[in-house]
Amino acid sequence: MLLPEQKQAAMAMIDRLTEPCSHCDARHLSVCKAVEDPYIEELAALVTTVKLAPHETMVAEGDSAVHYFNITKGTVKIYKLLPDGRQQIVGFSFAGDFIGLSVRETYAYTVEALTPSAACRFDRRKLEALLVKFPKVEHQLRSQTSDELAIAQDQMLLLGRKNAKERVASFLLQLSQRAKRLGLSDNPVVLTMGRADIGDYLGLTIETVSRTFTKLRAEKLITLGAANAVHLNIEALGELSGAWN
Amino acid sequence: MLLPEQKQAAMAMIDRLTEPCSHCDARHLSVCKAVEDPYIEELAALVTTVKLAPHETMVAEGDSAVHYFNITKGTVKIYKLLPDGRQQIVGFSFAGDFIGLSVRETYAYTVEALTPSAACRFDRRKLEALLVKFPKVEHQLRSQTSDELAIAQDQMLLLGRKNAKERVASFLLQLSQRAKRLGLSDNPVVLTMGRADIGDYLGLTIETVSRTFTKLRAEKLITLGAANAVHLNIEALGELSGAWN
DNA sequence: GGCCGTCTTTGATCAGGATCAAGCCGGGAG
DNA sequence: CTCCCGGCTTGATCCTGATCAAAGACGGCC
Repeated sequence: MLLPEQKQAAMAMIDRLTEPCSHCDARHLSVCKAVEDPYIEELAALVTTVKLAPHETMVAEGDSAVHYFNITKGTVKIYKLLPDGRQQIVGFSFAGDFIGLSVRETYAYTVEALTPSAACRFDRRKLEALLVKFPKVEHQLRSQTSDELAIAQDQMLLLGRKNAKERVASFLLQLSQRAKRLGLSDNPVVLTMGRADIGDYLGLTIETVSRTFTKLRAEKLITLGAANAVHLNIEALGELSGAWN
Repeated sequence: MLLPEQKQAAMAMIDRLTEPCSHCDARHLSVCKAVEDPYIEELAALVTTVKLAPHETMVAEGDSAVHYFNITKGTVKIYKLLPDGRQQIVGFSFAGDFIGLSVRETYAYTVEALTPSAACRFDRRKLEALLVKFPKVEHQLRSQTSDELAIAQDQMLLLGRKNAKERVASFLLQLSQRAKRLGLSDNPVVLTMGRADIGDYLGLTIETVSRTFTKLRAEKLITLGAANAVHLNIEALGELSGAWN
């Protein structure tokens, strides 16, 4: 026999399985917040949830783009490859981020989980069709795409014109701001990706990333803690990063 | 006394001044194509046209973002600066391109004419308000933003992981494809920007750009003609650029 | 607790592109 | 026609970050 609180928990679980959107932990962060409660079921109808273990891929470069995704948990990396294997990470995505904002007929990137992750998967055609009915969602999508574009432009400045130290400083500050938006600790920040991925994001090698961390630590701009936590001297890193303040 | 054809030309001129959109040369290229003729006047009501001589700026980094622009003629560069003067061009825009897709409360970039240019200027608030009435335009905007984001991601791959030769090859092919979209010659292509701007776009110095052109010419991958025309060996450049073909 | 595999750090050397420095070329003004 | 100026090319050298190599650190697993 179940105790009342156990029964309640079980009911909530069933709800979550059958009607994922209204209980979605990431809803307040995502485009879905533009859909009002009475209509959320229409959205839920075209959603399936997917779970990913580290190193599993959600979409692969070149695949026909039939789904959109909304990350609800974890960290994923989005990267592009050159034929000889060189890799460029164009972004890390966290809970609330929408995947598929820059999409053509096929995906132009691979999306791979770094930590245990989860996502809502939308059928692309059906979601596009729904947008006609929910112009607010279309607006929300445009707004998020626009933000991503601004971030991408910042990243071009970083990749084209900043030196290694400036790149790492900018990266750490960016992580800190992102963590704040997600309601996590913005200082110290937790690095959910390894040195190799940081390198592939910043256009550096793993050795240069490591050396740069060492230098920043020597100069007391960062302190490395346990469990990949990094405490930042935000003030000083800001100077270094080339931010306009 | 005016001859009939002169009179007609004069009338057309007046039309153009008072009702720019329906005669806009760039309309078929731009977001405005989503507005049907009977409604085009509503769009025209919030448009003023601006002309720019080379080196004039349309918007400056940090300015309050009160306008959107649609380039109708010429070439402009969109760039970001670091406090010490280093510059990164995040894009070149041509007829039909919309400026302001990635916008926050202030512009995050400067837009400067490279050639004599013209643009439609929209009041940002009013245009945003109109989008509610013309969801097709919102969709069109999202679609263009999404394209820009995909291009930006390609550029991150270029800036983060390609060498000088691959960068220049990619750039030339990109110009060629863009020219084709605009209905211009895709081979030879005309360079409407100088070596310094190419460098600031590709994350290289002017000297490296120049040397790389020289090498490509020596290897018969390009031929430099008069008036900044460059004839491309598209096949061979494609190999070099790291495109997936 | 000890072992192994993976990730990170550190060291030594190399190289691609930056920097510094002249020339060159072509177009416009006088 | 000649001079001048800005943009482009070419050359010499330097330096940052890449590459090659090896040793540590850390965590998971038995």
